[in-house]
Amino acid sequence: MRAYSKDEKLITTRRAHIAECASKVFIKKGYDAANIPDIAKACGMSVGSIYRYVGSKEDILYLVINHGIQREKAFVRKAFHDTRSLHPVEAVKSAMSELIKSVDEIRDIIMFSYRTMYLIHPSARKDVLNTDKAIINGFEKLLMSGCKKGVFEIDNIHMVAQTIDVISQMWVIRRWAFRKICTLNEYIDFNTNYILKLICKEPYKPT
Amino acid sequence: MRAYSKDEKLITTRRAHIAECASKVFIKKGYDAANIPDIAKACGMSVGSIYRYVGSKEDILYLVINHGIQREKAFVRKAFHDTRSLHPVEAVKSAMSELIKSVDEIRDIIMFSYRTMYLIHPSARKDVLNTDKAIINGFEKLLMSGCKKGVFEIDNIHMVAQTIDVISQMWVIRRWAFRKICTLNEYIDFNTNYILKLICKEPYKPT
Amino acid sequence: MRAYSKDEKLITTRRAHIAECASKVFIKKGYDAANIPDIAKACGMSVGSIYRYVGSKEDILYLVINHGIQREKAFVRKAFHDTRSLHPVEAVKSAMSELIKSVDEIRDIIMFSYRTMYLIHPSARKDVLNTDKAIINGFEKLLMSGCKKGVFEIDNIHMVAQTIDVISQMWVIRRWAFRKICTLNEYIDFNTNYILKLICKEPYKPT
Amino acid sequence: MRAYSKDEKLITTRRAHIAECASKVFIKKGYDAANIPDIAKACGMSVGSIYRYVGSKEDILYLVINHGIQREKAFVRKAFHDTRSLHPVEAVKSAMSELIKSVDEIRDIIMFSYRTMYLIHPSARKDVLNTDKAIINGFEKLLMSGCKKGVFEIDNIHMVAQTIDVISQMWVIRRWAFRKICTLNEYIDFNTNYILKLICKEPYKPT
DNA sequence: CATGAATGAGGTTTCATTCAT
DNA sequence: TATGAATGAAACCTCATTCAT
Repeated sequence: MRAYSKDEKLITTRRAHIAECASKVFIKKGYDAANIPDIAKACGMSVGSIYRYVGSKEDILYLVINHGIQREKAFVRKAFHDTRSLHPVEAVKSAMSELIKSVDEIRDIIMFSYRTMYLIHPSARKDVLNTDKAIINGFEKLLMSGCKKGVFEIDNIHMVAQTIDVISQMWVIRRWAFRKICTLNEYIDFNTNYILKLICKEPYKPT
Repeated sequence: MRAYSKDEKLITTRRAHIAECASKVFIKKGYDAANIPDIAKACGMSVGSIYRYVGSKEDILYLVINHGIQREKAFVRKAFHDTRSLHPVEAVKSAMSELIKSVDEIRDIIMFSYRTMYLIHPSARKDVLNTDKAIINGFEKLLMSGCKKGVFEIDNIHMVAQTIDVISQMWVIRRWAFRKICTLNEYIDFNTNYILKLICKEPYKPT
Repeated sequence: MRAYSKDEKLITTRRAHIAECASKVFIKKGYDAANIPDIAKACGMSVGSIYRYVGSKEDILYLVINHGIQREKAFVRKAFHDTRSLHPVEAVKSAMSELIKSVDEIRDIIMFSYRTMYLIHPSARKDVLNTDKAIINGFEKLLMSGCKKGVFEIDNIHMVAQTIDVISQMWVIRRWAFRKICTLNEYIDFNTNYILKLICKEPYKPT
Repeated sequence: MRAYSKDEKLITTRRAHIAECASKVFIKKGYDAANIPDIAKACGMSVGSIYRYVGSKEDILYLVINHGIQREKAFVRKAFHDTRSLHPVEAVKSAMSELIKSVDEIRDIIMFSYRTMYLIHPSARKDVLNTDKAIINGFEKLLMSGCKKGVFEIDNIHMVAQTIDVISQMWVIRRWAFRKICTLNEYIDFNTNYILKLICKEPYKPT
């Protein structure tokens, strides 16, 4: 990504600012309908200034999508952070719950990324697509740990992890449909039980 | 949707043709990047001719999305058509298998519709969003029938039906990820078993 | 003016029809905003048929303007027709009154012609501009006759005739302003007296 | 009228420039036949620049017509400015003479405005139509003053004022015809005397 | 002779990007 | 470093005219 400025620190600061503000414009108007003057205004910068820190409109898109990814990753880290000391069932429950609540918070930017991802250059796109890996990895570890402890019994751990990830994505993508039939918490409960029923050796009874 | 021609039959034919050909252009380039001359060329028509049958570029988008919907609906009808005489478990298996194979065939237009839907006028959008209803309805009937026959035991039939729909959509949306870990048939098997495990009163053993 | 048809009589009939119907469209929408399909519809003909009797859109404009001229000329002939036996003062009064009432009837097409005249080819335009000559000539004769009879005394007969013509045109062009301050008949009275006061040797007293 | 620039002064300057230059193009080609690249070239600007100061082609038309109005208003103020100290007859003579000479100078833009006025939005059109009010008002004051001083005797002052206005408009609208029979000065003399003969109590004899 | 579908040049307008200040 | 006016390519759309049926 080209920048005319030489002050690396300033570049980083400004790019973060642009990502933050441009997100709102993109989410509201869509990538193509949003124009640079609009974005500049939202950033409180001039058009010319934007272009000192960014080489093109597509670069801004990349910043925005990455900004979303970073937020999501932070949520994911948090979701898995406190699960180590828990019973495997509780760990899965907690992680799924945290995760789905998190993606619900940033659902707008996630939706936007889904729609718009295909516009950015394939090499950059890879970063976006790999975001879920952290989630899937996290669950794989939880699941494996649960298997070792004899709580879970799973043929294809990776597939189950993928499915959990998919469940969280789906809340975002199909929110308009699910909202008609259940609340966020009901969605979480239903799907958590769903997964647990699938992987638990025997029904779990919390003490 | 405005048309300058008065020959209703011709309008229908040409619009179908435009939908067919414009689909390819939109899928390849995206809605905004595709321009009218490109579309005209793909249709083997002149720009002016396009506008005899269509009032705007957005109208073409509407035609394309609707064309996809119609194809999907045809597949859905076919998927449920031969399930009536089957054992509930076989019926669910067959319908899920047919459905996922179908959406795989038209995954490009489905993906495009997901991305681009938000651009069309809300009143038209409703048609798109309601497409899944047919699928969900179909499975609800299968599931209910299975419950009545004492084969299935389900708390929330609608939620399960939604989940099956989600599973089929997911193959499309995350195909790039699933392909790395399984084939289409493996995906179908995994998820079919997954659902059956969830809803069957007792393990099914085909005779 | 080119025509593909060879049947001279049909050409004349159709052109008259086109002039009649296209007038309404032009008056309502203006020349540029009116399009050929609209005109064809108003004529109850197909686009192709129009072009058998007319070489271009400009030709239609010419027909329309000429149509207006012919109507005006007929009115003018009528206005002067019954003035021969009258006293010069009555003759001028009658002719002015008839004339202004006439142009009021066809004010829309006159306004349109004024606006649009400049679009037609100069050679054709001449016909339009010369229309007033008949009016001016008519009044010149009346005025001269009045002078000979010792009723009028006029330095510049042509100028007075022009002025009378102008007065009639002005009712059309500035109708929106005059309507606020007087009726058509008051306008006629005011201006007739105005002219008579200017040209009469001594105040006229009808017997 | 939309503008993208925020520098109010620049907007004013540029719009004046556009009005000035676009006038020439519109007068020469007519509103519809003139295209934006032509206008831009005449302004020494790029097409994009034009649209920083103007929202549409119709806006340019509005600027051009308004530009003409302003010039006319300036002339009108000047025409009445030095008449206060004059004898009523001289005042009317002077004002009429100045006015007709003025409209002769800007006859092209006046003609264009008359033709094209109907294209602009009615609310904006009102401004154009009200321009004559200043002229009519000016003459009404002169005439009333002359009546009070016992020099004029007039039944309907407003109508006479309208007629004087009409006389000045006529030189513009029918210049092509009048030029064949008289010079501008002869036209002024003829019509001035004409009006004076109509309104003076007794023939005026300058000392 | 009548039709109206097809054509494609040309219209207005937008907007990412540059660069003089 | 910051600004925002200027650029002009390229977008969508219209419509006078033609010509196969």
